[in-house]
Amino acid sequence: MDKLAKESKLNKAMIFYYFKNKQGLYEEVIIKVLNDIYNAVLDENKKHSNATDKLKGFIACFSNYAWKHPALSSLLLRELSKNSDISHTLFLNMKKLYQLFCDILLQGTKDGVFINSTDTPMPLYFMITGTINLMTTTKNIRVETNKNSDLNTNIEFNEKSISSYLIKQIIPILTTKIEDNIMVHEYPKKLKEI
Amino acid sequence: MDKLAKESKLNKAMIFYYFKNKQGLYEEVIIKVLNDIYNAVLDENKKHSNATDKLKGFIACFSNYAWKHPALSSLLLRELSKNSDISHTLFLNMKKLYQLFCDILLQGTKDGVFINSTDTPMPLYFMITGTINLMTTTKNIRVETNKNSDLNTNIEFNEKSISSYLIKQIIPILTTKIEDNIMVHEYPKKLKEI
Amino acid sequence: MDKLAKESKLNKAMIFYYFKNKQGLYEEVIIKVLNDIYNAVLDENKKHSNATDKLKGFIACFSNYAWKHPALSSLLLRELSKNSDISHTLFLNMKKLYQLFCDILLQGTKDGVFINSTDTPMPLYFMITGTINLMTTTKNIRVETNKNSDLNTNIEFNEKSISSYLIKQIIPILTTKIEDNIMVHEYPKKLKEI
Amino acid sequence: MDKLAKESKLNKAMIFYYFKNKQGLYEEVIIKVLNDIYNAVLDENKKHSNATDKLKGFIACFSNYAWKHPALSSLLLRELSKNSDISHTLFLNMKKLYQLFCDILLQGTKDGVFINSTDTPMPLYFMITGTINLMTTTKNIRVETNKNSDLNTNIEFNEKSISSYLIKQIIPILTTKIEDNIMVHEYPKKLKEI
DNA sequence: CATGAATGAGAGTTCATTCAT
DNA sequence: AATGAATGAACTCTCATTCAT
Repeated sequence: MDKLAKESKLNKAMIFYYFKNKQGLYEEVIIKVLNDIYNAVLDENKKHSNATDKLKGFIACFSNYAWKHPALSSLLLRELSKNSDISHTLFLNMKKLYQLFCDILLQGTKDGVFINSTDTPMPLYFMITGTINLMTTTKNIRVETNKNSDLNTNIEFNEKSISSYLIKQIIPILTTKIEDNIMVHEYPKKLKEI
Repeated sequence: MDKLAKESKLNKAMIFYYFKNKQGLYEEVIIKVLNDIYNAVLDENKKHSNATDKLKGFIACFSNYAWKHPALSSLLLRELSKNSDISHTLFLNMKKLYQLFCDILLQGTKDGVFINSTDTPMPLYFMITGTINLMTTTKNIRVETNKNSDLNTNIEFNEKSISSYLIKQIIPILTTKIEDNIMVHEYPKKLKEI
Repeated sequence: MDKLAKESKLNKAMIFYYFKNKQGLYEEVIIKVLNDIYNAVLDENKKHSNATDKLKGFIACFSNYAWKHPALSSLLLRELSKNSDISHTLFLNMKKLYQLFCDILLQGTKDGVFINSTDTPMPLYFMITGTINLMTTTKNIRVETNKNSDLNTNIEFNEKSISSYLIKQIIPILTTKIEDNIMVHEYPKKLKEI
Repeated sequence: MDKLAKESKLNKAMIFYYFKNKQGLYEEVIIKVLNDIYNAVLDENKKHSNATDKLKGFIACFSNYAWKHPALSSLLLRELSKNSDISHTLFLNMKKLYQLFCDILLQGTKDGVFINSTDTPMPLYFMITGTINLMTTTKNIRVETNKNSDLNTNIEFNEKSISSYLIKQIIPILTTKIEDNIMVHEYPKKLKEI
């Protein structure tokens, strides 16, 4: 709060006057930021009529926004990784975005374009947003790691490659008829007991 | 540290006697936990010879471990979401696990089973582990959210459903020949300027 | 810092609010105290025109100040006896006082009153200030020692006797023509090897 | 104590076993060190019969020892600058050395060689030992100060120059008949009230 | 004698928050 | 609305000392 006051050239007490406490300030920031991204995604959404384009827009838009505001990705991951009260508030504010995502899936199903996975929106949502957020926040670390080892950490990725990568992977999941003979792996009993 | 000392019924100074730093303690915990999961995954890996089974094993094993130790998921996400030094240490320790993942992909390519996406291991890795971690840490929040709204947050998911879901989505990505006519979405210029 | 806060009836955090560091507080105190003594000596200095009187004034003034603020003598000796950074800061602040001392010697040489030792100001400075500081800080110990033995620790000395003693010894050093046939003592070889 | 144990490759508890506590260890070190210097000075003393040579030997010997063991000078100054119990112990151990110094003065008076100042042994003792100790401990600082300013801090001084300087200044004080018309400086009333 | 483990008391410092004006 | 001063509770860490073996 001291830093914040100094940087904003406001008196520290004033911040408390406006936001009651640190948590309050934090939540307002989260709400503001989530609202921004929601509006960006919503704007994009309105430009399209069919579900596939809407989904592509969602991914591109989210990726774009995250890459421009890496602090957001960081914040989202951090908050989702706690079990405290604040993350609940966050989750409620995330609802709108998630709702929008669900609606796209629903439309796709209704239109007959999406034939798979529409009853599992949550993991799909996390596959998309999680990957974007993680690729974004680890940008520096991945570069660093790449220097010191011969591991491919895909340092060439930027907001465009991320979104195009995800679009390429996610759309088929929803649209392609896949045979169900892909056996789910059963891990051995021993492991289960651990 | 006070709490930790009280809970372990040790004198606070004792923790510093063993671990020198709070950071030191933290890092030792991370290394231990990452080693555990690495060994579990490695054991599973040895049981299979073909890449597809190895990958299935990887996913199942990771999911299983994460679900049993939700604190690990939380820790991984939190650390990856910072840019500080500690996350670098973590990343170095994560390398072994990521290396193993890359090796599976490599084998799959050599064997001709994986025909796609093996040059982008990083986002694929995050798609898998990110989804598992996020589904794990948000367990409680998802239940809570589900109570207060009619959103489907897939509260029925457990470690098995997570892994089977991912296996069903990821394997095709690697093995199915997809047409490249899926157009990547181009977001409008206006957005770019933000 | 706890004691200091209690004595000043301030909250401990308040001291850090004003001085940021323990070191910072310490240095401010040193600077303040050195400034005080410097100003006292400077005022006295301005009252005289010839070097001898200026030097007498210097000695009298320093002795007077030290005796009234024995903590200063203590602090000066303690700081000069370390090799750390803080003593460097102190030394830089002492410079002004030492400079003034050097200027007096210089003037004396120019005027032809001081005919000796003006090229060795440092040991002369320490002979004066060191003796004053040591006589001041050992006041109590000397009295105590005197009680328990028949050693003469000159317990009758006060600020006046110290300064008059020093004046009586130092001025001749600078002004009297001494024969150089006083042989410097050569300690035996054995000792050298230790 | 931790460092000490590590450096001496002894167990920390053993140091407490031998020396009871930190203070005890400290005092033993002081006593040992003071004994060493006392013996060195005493040995030198025995080699001479007349007071002047004895005094020269005292100065040369002390200076030599201090310059070789700068930690001693540091310790002596630090201890003399406190008012606590330990410095009293130190002072008692310093007594032997001071006693020896007083004896030299006494002999000089008896023999008719020292005609001044033998009734003020304490400030004379401090003039000698204080200057040696201060020149010794400030060696590094003086060099440093000399670099950054054009003040003459006599960085060329070593143990020999210190002792020869002191011998040249102190012997005349004791042996030369000086006229008492050197007026002691009277500082103005104003200052007294501060 | 010797050791590793343990401890209590305190040190310096930070930080969200509130008070007085 | 705005500010500088003030506070309490916590935090990380140190250090002389002792205990059990």
